[in-house]
Amino acid sequence: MNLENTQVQMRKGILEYCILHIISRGEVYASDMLEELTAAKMIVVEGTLYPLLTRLKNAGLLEYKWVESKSGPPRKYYTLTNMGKNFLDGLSDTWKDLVLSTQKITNNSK
Amino acid sequence: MNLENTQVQMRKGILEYCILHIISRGEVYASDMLEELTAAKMIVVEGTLYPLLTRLKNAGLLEYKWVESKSGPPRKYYTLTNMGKNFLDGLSDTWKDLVLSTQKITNNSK
DNA sequence: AAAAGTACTATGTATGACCAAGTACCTTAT
DNA sequence: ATAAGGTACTTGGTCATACATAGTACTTTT
Repeated sequence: MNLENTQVQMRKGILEYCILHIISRGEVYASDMLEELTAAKMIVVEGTLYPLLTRLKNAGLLEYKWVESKSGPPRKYYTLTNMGKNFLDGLSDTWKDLVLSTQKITNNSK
Repeated sequence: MNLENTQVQMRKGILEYCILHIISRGEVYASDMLEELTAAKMIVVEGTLYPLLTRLKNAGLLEYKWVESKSGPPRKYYTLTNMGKNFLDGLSDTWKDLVLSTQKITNNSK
């Protein structure tokens, strides 16, 4: 039981929310997301992001189209499906509630 | 992949933080915590809380003493060890960072 | 004594982040 | 042309943890 491990646990689920949110703002491919997540100190590695995208796609929340690139292999550009949009709305509420709940508890210091 | 499942994932890790925080405010036993967590809509059940407390105790973050009860079997009253206090401090920072990171991303709506 | 309630324990399942390689395709350098 | 390097994505495996479910042990109430 170390701190790093718990930090990983804290990120779970939140990551999914953040990724859906990034995609909701317009077409992006994996490296775009990785860049934004890293910039926000939401440390994520390839091995986490790609499987997550596949999972979300298989669940019908995302879809993608292949786009040729000038500097390398083609890329998968992701967008949200309607189902994905609804799901994201639900997650937004959950997240807000969670933050509030945590505040309620951690502000209870005597 | 349903919403409820993702909500569970979001709670993971945060729960540990909240529990440590509750204990940091003074001696409590499991039902006290359950009550406060439920009041904060941080839905938790016995089967989640007890193993978690045992895990934290085995990791050296918590200690307990048995206290007789007037209405039932004796109770384990928990307190934080020094190690637990340090751990909680680390978690506080992590949590604040996570909330900030998420804000950074979800406020980026164009 | 039996029933009901409280506090805690033990076992098993499912999910998802991360790791570590590996594949495939593209561009650039020699 | 061919080799080297980079980019984009895949795959298989491990580990931690929330939750479900069932069970133990002790207490008070009827």
